[in-house]
Amino acid sequence: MGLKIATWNINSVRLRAELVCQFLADYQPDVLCLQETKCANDHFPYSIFRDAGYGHIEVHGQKAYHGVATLSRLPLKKPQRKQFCGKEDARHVAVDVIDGKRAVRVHNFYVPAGGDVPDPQENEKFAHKLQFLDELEAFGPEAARIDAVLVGDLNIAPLATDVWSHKQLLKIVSHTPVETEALARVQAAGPWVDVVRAIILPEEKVYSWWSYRSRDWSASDRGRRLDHVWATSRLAEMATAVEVLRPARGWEKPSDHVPIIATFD
DNA sequence: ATGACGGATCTAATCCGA
Repeated sequence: MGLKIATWNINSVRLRAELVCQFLADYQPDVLCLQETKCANDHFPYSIFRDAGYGHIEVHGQKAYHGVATLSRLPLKKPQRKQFCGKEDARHVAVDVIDGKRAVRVHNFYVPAGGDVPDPQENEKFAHKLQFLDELEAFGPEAARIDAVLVGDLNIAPLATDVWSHKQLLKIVSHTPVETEALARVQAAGPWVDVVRAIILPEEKVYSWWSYRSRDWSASDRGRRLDHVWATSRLAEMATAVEVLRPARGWEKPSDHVPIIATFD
């Protein structure tokens, strides 16, 4: 059967471990890539996920900030934790997912948010984000030599239809031309196919994140598509379904991001 | 258009997210 891969910025894995289990039970992905786990490796709630049937786990965490983890009900091999920008800030973990006879490399990323001011001279965090994207561009061709999926919170909404107002967000970090152009270079370098947009027409608005700071996130609907599923072309051609789980933003004590699930048959 | 929020941390006020 198909391979189901999900990605979700969970905004604290310890706080929402039960919510993750509910998601796993209801949607049955084979692999779930989490970002912003916000906990050190020795505090990761391994046993909760093992008990839920996801016994193959690779984490790359640190205390309080960032952190990624990949959970799987299929065996995992060749874990890799790559450092970017010379920092040990836990923004990447990769694994081989062993699905019968085939192996699929899954890269799980949490790209820096970039702060408020979209100017690398004025804002160190924005400079870090751009440098991270440059290093990701350089890493892509190596990662994409084999069948691979690249998922995660890339913190950039590339298309006009990936934000609630293209015009009003052009100077807002996550949708500035310098970022969307850098992301396009990363994508071209792999090359990677944007699996979500291969299934959902680019004309259609799609968001995966809504700020906590609105009274009514659904009514105002000021979202952005910051979370992504990319794949190498051979795999992307096998993608049969994509679900961006908008209702998850309305779950009790939600993350500000929703899961995205892609199925490869 | 920042923000009326929310999470983590040396539990109180501060940093961070995007």
